[in-house]
Amino acid sequence: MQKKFYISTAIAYTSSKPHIGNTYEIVLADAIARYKRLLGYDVYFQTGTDEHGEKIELKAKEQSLNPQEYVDKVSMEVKQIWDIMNTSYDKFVRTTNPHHKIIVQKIFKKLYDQGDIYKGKYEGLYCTPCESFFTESQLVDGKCPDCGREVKKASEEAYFFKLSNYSDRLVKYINDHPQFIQPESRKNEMINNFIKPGLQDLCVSRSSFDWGIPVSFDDKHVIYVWIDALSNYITFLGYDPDGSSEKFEKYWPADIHLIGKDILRFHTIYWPIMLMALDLPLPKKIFGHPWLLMGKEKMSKSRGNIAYADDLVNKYGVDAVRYYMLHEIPFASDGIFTDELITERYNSDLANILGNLVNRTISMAKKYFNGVVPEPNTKEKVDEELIDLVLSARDKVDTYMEDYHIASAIDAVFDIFRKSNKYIDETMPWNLAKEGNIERLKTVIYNLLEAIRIGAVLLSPFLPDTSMNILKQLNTENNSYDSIKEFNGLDYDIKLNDPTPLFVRIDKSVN
RNA sequence: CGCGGGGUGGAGCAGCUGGCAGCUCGUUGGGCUCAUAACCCGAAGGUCGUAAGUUCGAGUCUUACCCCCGCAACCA
Repeated sequence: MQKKFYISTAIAYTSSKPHIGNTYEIVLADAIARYKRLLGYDVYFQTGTDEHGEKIELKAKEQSLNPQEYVDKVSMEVKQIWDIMNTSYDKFVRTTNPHHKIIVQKIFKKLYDQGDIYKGKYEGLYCTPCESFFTESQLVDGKCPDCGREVKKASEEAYFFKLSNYSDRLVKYINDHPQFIQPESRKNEMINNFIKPGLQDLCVSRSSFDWGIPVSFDDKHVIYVWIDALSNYITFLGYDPDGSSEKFEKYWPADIHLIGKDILRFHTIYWPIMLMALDLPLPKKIFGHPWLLMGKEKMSKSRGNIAYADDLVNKYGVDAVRYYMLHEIPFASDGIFTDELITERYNSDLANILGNLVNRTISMAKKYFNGVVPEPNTKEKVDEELIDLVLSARDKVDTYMEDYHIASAIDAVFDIFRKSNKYIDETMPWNLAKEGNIERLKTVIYNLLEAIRIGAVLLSPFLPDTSMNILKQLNTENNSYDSIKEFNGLDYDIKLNDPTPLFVRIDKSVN
């Protein structure tokens, strides 16, 4: 049977249009999903939007919209950006979906009925004018962080989730599955900061605002957004406390939840505990990716340093933006985005090494063989070196992708292109042509074309458009993973299409 | 002493269990002319945060200190 692979991103919070930091996540997930499909997995890739909560209620009011209208608008913007980035999600979910709401209510009820959720009193520091509670640590000089006025102790009725019931099991699970939380340094943060000191019961309802899923048996309260949001991973798959769908049985547990490092706590503590309480298996991996910074700073509205994916795509093209995100952001620490850096990568990697290689190779094939793929029939040491490197790339990519080291995987693919450029200089096809050494020339050109084809196949998860474009220029549809096991996948005698530049160099001075 | 990550040539990074300091970009000299002034070869450039210690030998281990960053629970 075909092996399944369930990957999700966090669902984007619909408080405003997503910037490139948010967009980074869907691109990462897309690269992984496409890669797994290339390998032959039955992939299910879910993403979407998280649409409840007080912040959204307020945002909507600012724009004189009702919350539903507001989230309809933002959710659409999110989806458009995901599409602009050419991401191959299988399902785009929204937490305002009626069926999702019903299941979340059922989940809440089930947890309440079995005693994991209980009714209690939330005690905190309350700012009356702002109508909100704050914790000790949120206060500024002991006063309300929003308006600066005095806060007073207050309490209100609320529902709590007894997390402590499950903390031992959670710690055991985390220790027994060293790969569960990635990167590993984050694991220590969670254990040391939260679990070890003892988990406090989580307040899982709100009564100070309305924009949320009501508690089915007590409609003064709406369900805490995280309970609502996290559930998306199972509700849209067909989970139901009264009997789940086949699809759910097939794909759950998730193989990886890809999320931002800022929400690791919710995914490594609250979510696993919810699943334990529902008696469901836990996801295999929670991957907290780093952030994309603008220059040295965190992107934020107040700093006015936000970049949006659609603007960048207009300027550089989808694959250039994807390449930058996938290749330049370190595995575990924040990455930097600037126009200078993306221009540099665009020119040196995409235009020079890759684009120019494809262009010069096809040009030679055209010039010497009228664009027909020649049959190779000699073999020298330089050829073997090239072929060995090209064929070993597949395993290298596999190894890196196994650990989600996407940048290194891309490097392994680019090694093919670097080596091919070198091979051209080593073999000097123009000399072979001059000398009339046609047999040798045929071999050299074939080897280059096949190296490029294999590189293009391996590139497809990362730069899908570019990969297709290259294969189209080679006039081949042989792009399967199996076809790159051996160095003979490009048929002889097919006629190449005319070379067109894949990436036109960007003039730095124009920027 | 709350917990954790990091400080390596101009820039961004590799360097796991200690053994001649690497990669990409940039700079510079040369080669080539098939190609998108692209490609290939060579060179310059680092007391590997500071100080001390362990060792035949330390970015790589130990200790102290300095600096940067993340997390520290009911906003997502």
